[in-house]
Amino acid sequence: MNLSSLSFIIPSALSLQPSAYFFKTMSAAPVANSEIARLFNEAAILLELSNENVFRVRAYQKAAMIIESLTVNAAELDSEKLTDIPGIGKGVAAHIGEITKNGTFRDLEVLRSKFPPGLMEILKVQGIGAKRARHLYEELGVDSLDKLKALALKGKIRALEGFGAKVEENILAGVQSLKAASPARMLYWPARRLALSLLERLRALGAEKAAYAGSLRRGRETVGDLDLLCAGRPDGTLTAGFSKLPEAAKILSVGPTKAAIILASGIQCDLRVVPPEVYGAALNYFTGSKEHNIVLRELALKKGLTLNEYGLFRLEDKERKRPVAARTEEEIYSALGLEYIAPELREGRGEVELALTGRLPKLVELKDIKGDAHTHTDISDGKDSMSGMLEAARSLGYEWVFLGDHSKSLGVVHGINFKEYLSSRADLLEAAKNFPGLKAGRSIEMEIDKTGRLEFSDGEIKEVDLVVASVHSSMRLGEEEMTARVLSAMANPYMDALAHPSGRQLNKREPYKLNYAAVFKAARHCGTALEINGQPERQDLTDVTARMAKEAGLKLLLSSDAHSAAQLSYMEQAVIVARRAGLTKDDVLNCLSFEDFCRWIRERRARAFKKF
DNA sequence: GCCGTTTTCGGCCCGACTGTTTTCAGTCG
Ligand SMILES: Nc1nc2c(ncn2[C@H]2C[C@H](O)[C@@H](COP(=O)(O)OP(=O)(O)OP(=O)(O)O)O2)c(=O)[nH]1
Ligand SMILES: [Mg+2]
Ligand SMILES: [Mg+2]
Ligand SMILES: [Zn+2]
Repeated sequence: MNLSSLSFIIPSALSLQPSAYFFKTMSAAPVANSEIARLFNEAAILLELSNENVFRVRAYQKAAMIIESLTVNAAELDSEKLTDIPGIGKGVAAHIGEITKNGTFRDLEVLRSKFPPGLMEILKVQGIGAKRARHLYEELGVDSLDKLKALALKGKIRALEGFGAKVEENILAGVQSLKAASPARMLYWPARRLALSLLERLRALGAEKAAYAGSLRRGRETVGDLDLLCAGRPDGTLTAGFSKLPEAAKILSVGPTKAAIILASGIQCDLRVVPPEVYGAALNYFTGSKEHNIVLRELALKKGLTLNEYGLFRLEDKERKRPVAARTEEEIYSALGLEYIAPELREGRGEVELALTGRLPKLVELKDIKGDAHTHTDISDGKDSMSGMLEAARSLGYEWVFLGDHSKSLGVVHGINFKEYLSSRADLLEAAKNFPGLKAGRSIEMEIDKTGRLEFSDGEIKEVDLVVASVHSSMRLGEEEMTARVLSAMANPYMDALAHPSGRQLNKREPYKLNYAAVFKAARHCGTALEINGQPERQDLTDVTARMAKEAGLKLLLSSDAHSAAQLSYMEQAVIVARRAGLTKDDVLNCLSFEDFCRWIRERRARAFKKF
């Protein structure tokens, strides 16, 4: 749609039928970046099966990664803009052009015709890569998991060259656990709990130091496995002890420096053991990402150095005996001429380039957070009383907290009306007297109804200390309608923030269809903040969409959306998302003092009111 | 397939574990 017409659309949306207008002006949604990325990943797999050049395969994988985390729609960029992106050249740009038109590209279709779709499943089996999958298909006609299993049971696989009895056995076990395990990635929050308990186990086994690494340390929203690092003698005792833990349902491999197991829950856990004097180098390697590691290693080579998990070495030091840096991550980055790069930014998306010239953002930290603005009490669907919530907020060291509840509406069971709002606010102010030093406000999580109206009338809503609005009903609207609905809501000058804008619940519910560019543009116009909701299955906005919001000039409101006192700690989850989005203190409203935050609310309402 | 200003050709990160096989390919991190 034409974004420049927005300031014109929103006021009209207040009084008129916004959706009718949008149907006329908005064009069909472009192919999503995630879809383009999926196609390139598929092409990479098929190229690998075709025994293509590994670097060509990597180029496709890299392109997929890049497009996935783009803050603009790749489908809306022309070929020149696309090739400006490092890692995307003429070939990939042309494919994107085709995808935009046809939903696929010719080269991919040719590749697809060469292999049965069932081979994709085979490749997920632990220990089967492209080479073995291809042999199994060409020599035994394996094109499904069931066929693979049947042949393994009959002992047909061991007969193939390069395969043997042991490989056959492993394949059989791999098929079993693939069928048993749930395919979903684990959420960050429970994954961290699990990792911390395993780290305790490793310390008990004699590890001098132990930390989680991998995607968990980078704070990705979900993790594919747990990657644990230990400092200790790599003599095999730690890895052996690890493989014999009661948590280990299956052992994948055990050597002196690394081991891999499958936990009872089906999730894999990798352990790496290195001597304490190279702990930093190993932590750097094991934290990744793979793409970040490659960029660092390429940079090292340009400087006549080489980097691995044992340290940074001069190329002349053939024995790799005397590292230039190895003890700490800080020393590694410094020796490469880089600012220290926070794990959350290590995705190989230009962070090294920024670090070279000292342009990394100074990321917001949990200790910068002065308060929480989206919570629930037992008055609506929360578990704890106002006093309980205040107590927890105080123990977190907050300067302020807004205790909220849902507005009464169809989708919400125990929502409150305006009268109840007023009386409960009086109760809150009374309760807050027992918590000197903690400032409290009463907020409402206001339902945005199907037509984009907020639940409270204009006369009522202006009395509410803080209005955080969101969608909990009619979630399956089309993109145009949903976008129009949210824009209409934002045209209400008392809507201070849009909560969990996508409505997604990881592994449960897909995000609403929403035109983010339009929503962010309108939010900028209305001075509406966007929430980063810290509920572990929401994380909404996400790292990518929160980055888009910042680029659109918006302020972000972090929240725990706590439904109990203990859940106030989900603020930390929101901070991690914010850090991955590259947000600084200045981007985050929670870093304001109570006084400044209240002024922000007053002033944004006054400005918005003048516009309409 | 992408990239580069010493290169438009010839590189492209680097290492551990397993199994099958007499020297290493395949898979994975
Ligand atoms: N240098 C290098 N490091 C790698 C490579 N593959 C993995 N690593 C490092 C960086 C990764 O973050 C780390 C852990 O590997 P994982 O496969 O578990 O990936 P990661 O944890 O990043 O993502 P995940 O959520 O597990 O899918 O090992 C590689 O090919 N080269
Ligand atoms: Mg991992
Ligand atoms: Mg791993
Ligand atoms: Zn909600």
